[in-house]
Amino acid sequence: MSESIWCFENVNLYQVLCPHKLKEYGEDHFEGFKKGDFIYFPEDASQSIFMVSKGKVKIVAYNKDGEEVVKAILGKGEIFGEKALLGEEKRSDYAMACMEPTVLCPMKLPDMYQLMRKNEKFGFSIYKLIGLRIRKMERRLEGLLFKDVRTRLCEFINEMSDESGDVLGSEIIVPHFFTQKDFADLIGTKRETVTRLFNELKEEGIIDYSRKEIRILTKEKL
Amino acid sequence: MSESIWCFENVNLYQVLCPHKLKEYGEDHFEGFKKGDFIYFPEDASQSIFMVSKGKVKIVAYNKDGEEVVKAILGKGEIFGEKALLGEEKRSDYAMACMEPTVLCPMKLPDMYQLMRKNEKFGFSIYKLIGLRIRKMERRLEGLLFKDVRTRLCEFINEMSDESGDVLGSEIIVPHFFTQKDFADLIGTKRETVTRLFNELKEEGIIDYSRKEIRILTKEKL
DNA sequence: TCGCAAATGTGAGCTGGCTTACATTTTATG
DNA sequence: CATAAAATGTAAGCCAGCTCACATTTGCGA
Repeated sequence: MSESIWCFENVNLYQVLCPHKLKEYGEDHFEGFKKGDFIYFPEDASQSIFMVSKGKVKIVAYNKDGEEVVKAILGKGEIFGEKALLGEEKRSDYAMACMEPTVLCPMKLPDMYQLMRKNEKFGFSIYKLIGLRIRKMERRLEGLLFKDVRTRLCEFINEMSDESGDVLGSEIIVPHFFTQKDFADLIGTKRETVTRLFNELKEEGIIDYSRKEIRILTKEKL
Repeated sequence: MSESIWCFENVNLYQVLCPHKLKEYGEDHFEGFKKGDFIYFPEDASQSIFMVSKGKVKIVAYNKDGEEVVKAILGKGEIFGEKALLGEEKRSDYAMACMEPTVLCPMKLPDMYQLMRKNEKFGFSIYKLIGLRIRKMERRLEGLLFKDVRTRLCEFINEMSDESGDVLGSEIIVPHFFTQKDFADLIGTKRETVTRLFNELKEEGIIDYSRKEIRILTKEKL
């Protein structure tokens, strides 16, 4: 299930992007990063798009009070920097590796366009992926406008469960690599509130959780 | 200034899209709508994109409590339904004419693709426009996460001023077609709060306003 | 295996903006 | 021009979630 993104509308993004299959695009195609390394900064030229091959990447911006706006947290197989394909000239946010090791497969814009021209289906998949990103952002916006924090958290867990949950008997196990601060940032609340809510949901027998996984006990109540 | 969108990166979107110049795409190209008419519904096939030729179009969704999520309000020269270009198969929101008369210039997807292929610069402009929409949404999200309502309103007015403000002596006049409810929806608050804030800003001598224009008196304080 | 930093847990106020409930003004319509 | 409907104005009370302040637990590097 967590591999679904790699294969998208019959186009295996990984196979198309992955350098092993495409020696022509150069040998040292992967790039390794350490925890905390920045992959790009705002104002950097938007020359590449990236696929996460290993690890975890956070896309963030900082407002002038220094608070972090977490736009996305991406894991294996996911793509970022794709706004370069929409005529973005300079990056408008930070991309930071937040696990060790994080390995990326970068793809220069001209190569990307060449690939997209050569393989129309692939090009279409990329644009479709951007469309889905927009939908996701719209849903996030809607949540912030109308739903309370608990609802947002529940929906977020449900989405994670759909994307990468494993059914085990009557439970669903959702592995993850988020801290409670990450959850808070992603649903738009504070860490303390997330802690409180996790425990509330636990008390009510709806979930159980540890640092690396959430067990959904009664999905219907989430 | 308010015409800037028509001409985008040296590509005059209107000229390219406008049927007068392109009889080949059929005669009755414009479509008229009355106030309250829906242009499309969720689940409709995403077959066209539209340019507003006259009037005002609201893009909205409804959550299950029947509350309106206003995604955008578009005026003359602006484009909507562009997610069709990103592989969206069915519309995910409502588009509603909210002025009388509203006249649109619709463009079928295949025609659109043909145009984009024929005129690469035009295609690039369209994708760039989508990129800008994403940036706008990101800023909206960021505002919702970190800024209080007053700040959001001030920034919104500033954006409007940048897009369509006319300098008149020491004042900037920003014509608009929004109700206070529209403002509220767009910045994510309630109508009453907008009323209060408008009057607060007026008291403080920062703006003056009527139903059809805002006058910015001291831009630096906004 | 020790020590320290990061992550998690919890309680007690406080408050921005929502809710509710009307009043008044402006605009559209027959 | 009358009347209904839409838009705008105002006030009081309330509460979800934030802030602040600190305690405890976990995991990692030396």
